[in-house]
Amino acid sequence: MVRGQDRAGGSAGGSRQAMVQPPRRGGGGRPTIGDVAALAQVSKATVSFVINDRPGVSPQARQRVLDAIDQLGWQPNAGARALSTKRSQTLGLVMRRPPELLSTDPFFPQFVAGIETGLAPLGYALVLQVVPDEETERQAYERLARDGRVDGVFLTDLRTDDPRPALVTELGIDALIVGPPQHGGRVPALGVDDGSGVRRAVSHLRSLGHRWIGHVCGAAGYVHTEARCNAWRGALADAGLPEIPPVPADFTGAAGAQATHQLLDLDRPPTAIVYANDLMAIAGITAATSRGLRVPEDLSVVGFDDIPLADCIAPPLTTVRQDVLAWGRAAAQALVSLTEGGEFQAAELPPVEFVVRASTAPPRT
Amino acid sequence: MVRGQDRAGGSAGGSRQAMVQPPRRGGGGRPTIGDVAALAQVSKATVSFVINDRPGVSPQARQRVLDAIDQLGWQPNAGARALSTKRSQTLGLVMRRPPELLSTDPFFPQFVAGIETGLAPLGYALVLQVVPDEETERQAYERLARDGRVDGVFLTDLRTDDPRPALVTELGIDALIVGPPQHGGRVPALGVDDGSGVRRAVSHLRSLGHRWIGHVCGAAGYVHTEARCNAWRGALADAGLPEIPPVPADFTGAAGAQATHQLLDLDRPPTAIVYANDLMAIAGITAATSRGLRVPEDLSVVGFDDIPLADCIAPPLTTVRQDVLAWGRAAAQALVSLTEGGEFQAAELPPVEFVVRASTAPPRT
DNA sequence: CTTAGATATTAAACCGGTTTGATGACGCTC
DNA sequence: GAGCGTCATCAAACCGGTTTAATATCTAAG
Repeated sequence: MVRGQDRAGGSAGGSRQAMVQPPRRGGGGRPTIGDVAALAQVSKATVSFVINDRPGVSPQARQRVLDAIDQLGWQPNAGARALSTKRSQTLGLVMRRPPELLSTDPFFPQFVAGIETGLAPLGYALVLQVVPDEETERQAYERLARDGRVDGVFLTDLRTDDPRPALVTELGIDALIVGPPQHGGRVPALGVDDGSGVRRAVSHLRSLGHRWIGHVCGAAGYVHTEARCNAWRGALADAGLPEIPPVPADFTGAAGAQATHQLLDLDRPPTAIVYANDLMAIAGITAATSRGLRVPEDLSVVGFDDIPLADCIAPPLTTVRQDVLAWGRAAAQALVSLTEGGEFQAAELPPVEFVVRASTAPPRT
Repeated sequence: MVRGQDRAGGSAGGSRQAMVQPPRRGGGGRPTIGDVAALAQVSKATVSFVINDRPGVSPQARQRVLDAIDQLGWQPNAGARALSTKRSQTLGLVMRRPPELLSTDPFFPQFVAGIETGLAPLGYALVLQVVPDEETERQAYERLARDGRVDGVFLTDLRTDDPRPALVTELGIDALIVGPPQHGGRVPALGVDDGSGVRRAVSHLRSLGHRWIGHVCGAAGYVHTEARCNAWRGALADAGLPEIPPVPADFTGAAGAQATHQLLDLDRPPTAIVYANDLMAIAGITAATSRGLRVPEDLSVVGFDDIPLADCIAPPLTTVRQDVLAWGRAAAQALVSLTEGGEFQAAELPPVEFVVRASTAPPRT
């Protein structure tokens, strides 16, 4: 080799146009930057400059490189690039959830789709892990952080006393909490206020004339469960309405039905119930109906999520809708800018929508 | 440096025990294999041998290496490893679906969870992409294949005349079709026969006495939609029952309701309807009820999927359940063994279950 | 005709692993 | 004590990119 490590073909004095055949590498391997460089009669560095939009490349050289890339169908190897730049252009999402509960959840798929729509234009990828318990969860984050597979992680379904904010801080990994900011937390957070939906629900019911409103909570230990429950309490208090003790449940239909019966068994049963999600609300409607009550005449019901089924049942469900897709997109953009620039500014999220359908009505007089 | 590129600390003649402090690298960077080697007083190669379980390392050296790894909390960098081995230990899943339809689907989250449970023990990761249309879908596969990010991909929601089997073959990337084998296809496939659930449904209805059974199809163009529709036709034919033209729909509640009305508007409406998914079935029940019919007395309804809501509504839905989690796990294992060994043998999947609830009953005489 | 300055270009080092071929130490046999 | 095989160990090359520092070329100014 006379000149340069990088030249793979063509004699040192040969003309540019001399090489016609793409110098495809021996085996079935994909082309490398070296192949592109050889075909374009430039060095690897020049190719690198071209694809990274760095100055100092003549228009002619640039064009030859682009042609070569095109001809070979080359694309930089993600691993090699990550090795050099120390950035994997990948974010991580760890879902901790008993697998059988996953299909219940309208949030997960939409949120993932939202993340994707935010990530794709930026050239980022998403690695996903689903883990069953807290121990595996910890290991998952540690592995992702230490083997350099991701530049940052999302923290979803935050629990009260969640160990993960401390964990990611300790691991020195960029992270974004998907949910309302934690007071005192050092980890940035992006999320709509769950409470506003619940307040809208209570205010809607009150304006219909309800004064005795119950609440069926989500699974204990989650920040958003508490947020919804507290918002309900606060809304009642603000409206000067009396409080029935909220009934604990866990987002499943069975728990929703049971909690409903519990409320309806009270000496003075509520005329309206606000559920922490649609699934429990629908199960609640079924439970109430089975006792001979009619919804909404005898009992008004409000859900949360606006799942696709919400308007396919009788009566169609009044509920709270969040733009989860937009949330995911914003979260993706926020986490990327966090890992890249270091700066985080909370994006504006579309507010929750309150969807009035037919499961709410004025109470019987 | 007297001996060896790899030694980072300790004089050449120093005793093994001389070094107490971990030779942590300057900045905040994570430890590398070189740091481990230095701490354990061995070469990088020896460390590599230890973590890859290769022979030729003395018990003493192995122990020192393990101690050093432990002390530094080291973990091999995924990108670097991928660069050397040309294997990323990562699989790809591309979902092409209009984002707003995603939350409808009980399959996706469960399947992903299943993949994870199969992948995690093998040390593999999953990268996920959600794309809106065919063009982006193609680009997604091309990118994943060419930048070496994944060792193989799953192909889900196969369409009739799907371009992807040809695409992955052309790209030379390992792939697994999630679904029944395609006749004539070169791409291996793993999936339960959608038809068997539908046949179970028809046979159940026939044994109840139904002889006039309708079908509401899923979204056109999908292999599994056709499979369910054809299975329904076949089951009717086998049972010697007359066929009502199947009604096209698209898996959404609105379409399910409309299709139901269409069937009930017939001169001779069916006494039972088999739906391609639960969402349409539930919308169908609501539609029938709104016409004054009672389910199951006047109309029997069978769904498909067994979503969590299926037994929270009135009447609880008779439906077909697949063990999607097990399917995902098996698919993960199959694709890994495909990319590693090259050999593929179809694993046994648990058969579909037919869940009889209260939405089916003998027809009115 | 120099010379300085700007611009295009590249060789080589580097990222953090894996893998190979060479070397040295050791125990064994004859 | 020479010869040989085994085993542990390591230096160096390599994977495919990025980045730096040096060099080559061209232009404009003095």
